[in-house]
Amino acid sequence: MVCSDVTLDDLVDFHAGIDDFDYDHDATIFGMGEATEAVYCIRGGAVKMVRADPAVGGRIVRVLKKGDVAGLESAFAERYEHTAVAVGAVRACRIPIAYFRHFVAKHAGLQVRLFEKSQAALREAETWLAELVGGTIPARTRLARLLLRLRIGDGDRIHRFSVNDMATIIGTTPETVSRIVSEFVRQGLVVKGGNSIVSRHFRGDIAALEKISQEA
Amino acid sequence: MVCSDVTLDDLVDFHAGIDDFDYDHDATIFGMGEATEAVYCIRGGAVKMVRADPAVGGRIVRVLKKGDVAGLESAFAERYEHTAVAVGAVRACRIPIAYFRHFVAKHAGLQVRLFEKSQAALREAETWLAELVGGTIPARTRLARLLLRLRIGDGDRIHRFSVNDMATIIGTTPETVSRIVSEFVRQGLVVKGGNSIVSRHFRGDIAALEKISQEA
DNA sequence: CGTGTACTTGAGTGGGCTCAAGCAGGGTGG
DNA sequence: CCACCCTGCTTGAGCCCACTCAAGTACACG
Repeated sequence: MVCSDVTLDDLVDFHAGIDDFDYDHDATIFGMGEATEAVYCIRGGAVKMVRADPAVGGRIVRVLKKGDVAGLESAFAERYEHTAVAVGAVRACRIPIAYFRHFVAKHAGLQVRLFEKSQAALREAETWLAELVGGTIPARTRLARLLLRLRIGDGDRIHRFSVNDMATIIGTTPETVSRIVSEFVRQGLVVKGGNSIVSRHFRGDIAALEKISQEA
Repeated sequence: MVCSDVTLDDLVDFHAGIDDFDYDHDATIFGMGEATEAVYCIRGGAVKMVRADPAVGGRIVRVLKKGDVAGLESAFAERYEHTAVAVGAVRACRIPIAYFRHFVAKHAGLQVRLFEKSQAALREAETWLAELVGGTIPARTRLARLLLRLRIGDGDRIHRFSVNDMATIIGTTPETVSRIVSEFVRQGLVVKGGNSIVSRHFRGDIAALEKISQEA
């Protein structure tokens, strides 16, 4: 095996199944300000990354889905930059930080991969800025865009976050989100599924949502 | 010189004065989608990083000031991710991408620095998300926060962006920004200075602005 | 001095926030 | 197994901030 060809996936795959953990809805995977102990590869479910804000009690700045890595931001820092919270049932594999750092130090090529991962996160954050958050764009449009981003894989299933979470993401109030979701349901654009706290999700009319997401 | 101790600054310093360029107000330093040719270290002035959006004609997702590096995002990519535009007079030193990549490849320690720079940019973007952009937060508060972020060094001078630019940053309209700025001026919180297109700036009452920035 | 762009200011409207009840449904304890 | 309760969601009424549309103004540059 050529060192420079080792990828992040190799590291993760090596650990898969060995160190898998399950998290319930609303479980804290790690907390902002705590000592960095591990990075986590999300194998299923959704995780919200929260930055504590004096006001309101925390704003969601990113959402991680299957295949994303949580805690990378803090891989070379002393403490976590965010709080990571499970939304619905989550399965993640845990890679101790010492092991991770050792592995990265050994394989020079990995560092570039890391840089690219970081860039991807940056791009995602900027997309949120440009498309999801407030401004002149109407709330219905923003909510449609959010739902599209919460899609599970390539099907019509969509992670169903709480009304509160969706509100803090698109920068509005829970009431407004509730009203718009109701409207979407009335129009048959989305259907609520899996009410059992684990596996809450929508089934959405992707094409219709995409149309709304392009309005004004 | 120990290789692992080489910093980004060393690379920049080596080039300082040799490859310095001046840009006028509104000059495009590089455009989104163009082939990556160089990275730029900002030595003075302010640069807005724009992501073209089908709607409205581009949203500003980050602002670079003295000491920041433009184009790092695309250092290992084919094409630039943003358009970089000078706001007021800008001086920047240009480091050809081939040279930059060569330099990074030679000095392993630099890669970690790069990763950290990328993380810093990510943190900045997330701060914008949490503090600057729309949501329930009143426009006056957001504008006060923006002005504080546009501070030049540690004094009371503040980069004066166009009313339009400030509007797209905090996610509001030019009219609203104009009204709030007028109000600030009436209250003596800020004073307009340097109307000569180059070196436009405010003088601001930092303490007062900080107080407003913490409201609601 | 003319011209154009950017900014300012006004009036009116509407989207979304606030405040305040009611409702549903699922988890828990009896 | 059922009833309770508690949290999260829904829905309504009223109001206000900020958006829209539309002139008017100031200033920088040619």
